[in-house]
Amino acid sequence: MNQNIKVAVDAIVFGYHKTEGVSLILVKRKYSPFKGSWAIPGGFVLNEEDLESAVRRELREETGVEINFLEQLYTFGKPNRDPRERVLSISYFGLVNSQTFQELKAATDAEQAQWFSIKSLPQLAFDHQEIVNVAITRIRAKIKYQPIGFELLDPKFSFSDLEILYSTLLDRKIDRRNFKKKIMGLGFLEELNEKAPSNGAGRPGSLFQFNVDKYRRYEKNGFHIEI
Amino acid sequence: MNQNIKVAVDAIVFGYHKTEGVSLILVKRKYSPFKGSWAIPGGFVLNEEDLESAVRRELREETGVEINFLEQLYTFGKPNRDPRERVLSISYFGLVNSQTFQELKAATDAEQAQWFSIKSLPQLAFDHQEIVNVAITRIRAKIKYQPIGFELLDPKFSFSDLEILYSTLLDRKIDRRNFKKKIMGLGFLEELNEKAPSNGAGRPGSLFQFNVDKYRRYEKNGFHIEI
DNA sequence: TTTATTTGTGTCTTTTTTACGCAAATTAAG
DNA sequence: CTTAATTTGCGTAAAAAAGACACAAATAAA
Repeated sequence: MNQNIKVAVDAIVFGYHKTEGVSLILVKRKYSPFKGSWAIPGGFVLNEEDLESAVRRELREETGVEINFLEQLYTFGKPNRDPRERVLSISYFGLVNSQTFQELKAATDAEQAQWFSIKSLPQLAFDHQEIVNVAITRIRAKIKYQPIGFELLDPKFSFSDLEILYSTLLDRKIDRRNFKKKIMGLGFLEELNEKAPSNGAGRPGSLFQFNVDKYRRYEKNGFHIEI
Repeated sequence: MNQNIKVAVDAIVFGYHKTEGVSLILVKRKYSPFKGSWAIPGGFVLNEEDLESAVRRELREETGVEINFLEQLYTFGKPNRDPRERVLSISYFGLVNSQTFQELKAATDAEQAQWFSIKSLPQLAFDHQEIVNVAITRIRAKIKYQPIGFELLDPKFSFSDLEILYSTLLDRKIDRRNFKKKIMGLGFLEELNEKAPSNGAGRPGSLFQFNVDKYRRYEKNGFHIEI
């Protein structure tokens, strides 16, 4: 057999910040084709390397990011998606928490890797816009039935943070009172005896964190939040 | 670069029959390794071939099946999943309707390709048991939020057929009256002026079919049946 | 001190889900 | 031919979940 197909992995990594909304990380291509264009980070899989390890390695190399949540998204395999030769892309979907997001925002060389709000993405190389679209569809769907929201926030967060995240991702208003009733009813969120640091006017709110055990149970069994 | 990874596609194709439950198609391996073992159908992707085309071609060649519903399932890529060399498997998830299922059951050479009830599968080659597990998880989850049930049934079916399918897949009793209320409430099912052929005692029931337009709309937007 | 802003409850209404009983149409059995 | 068993078909009441909505409390800014 004379098969000649190369195998690459790509990652769409989402980060979140209250005021900036949902962002994803892109890298500037150093070589042709699409030299100078923005692209999602990724690269070729090594011969003895696990796919997920390959993703983590590429992310480390190209962006310096370490991911807490990573899952396979979709495999893109159209014969001509790369103009040079046939390259298969096994794309992954990752999330980093707000803290990591901010640190990296400062640390990464802005010439090479940069966060972009999903509301204002640049032109992307290859078929990466299509991959990004699939990823955005996935994150919007997923937030309704898996507690991934917590992967995007800091370990401790105010209830408003969570509310704004949902409202941003779902792109509509949420009734704060009903939302809180529903989330608290799920039982994996704990109120702490700490107040969130003030940001401007308003009554200071409590900080929350999730109960890891109960959270994992939900993560496994799945649930359904119809906000 | 000296990457040496082969790319294959595999398909888990489900069929259904009222009395036999959910089955999937397996093929007997003709060559080493795992010669004589049962495996899910599939094979290497041709250089200029689209992934989905490759799946359809392999299914045609190995089993004679033409699929109506086909979607990507997951990509399996552990370096040693094939003992000879590294082979990536992009696995697909397919459904055939009851009619096709029965025809093929009769037609296919039982020496080469055969339907097996998911309740009594033989030992499988490679990591195919793992792939099958993922597929079964998928079909069980999917039936709750996509009208794939109809892909598995004949174009015209009795309401009991649908009920038994759900009850089989979800592996629990369903209240017939509430189930009917919910499904009919979705609005994509039409009652015909025909009676289902009698099978034993009992009042004869109407035949149903789905309204393709409304069905497609649901398929796109998604829904949620919490049976 | 007053105003604007944000957090934090509670209750009533509407909708959805669940539980459940009985009549109608047929086949099988006697 | 009559009776019993089986399956379909429909409706209603209770319980649970979702949705709408108003106002008090704690802070910063004016």
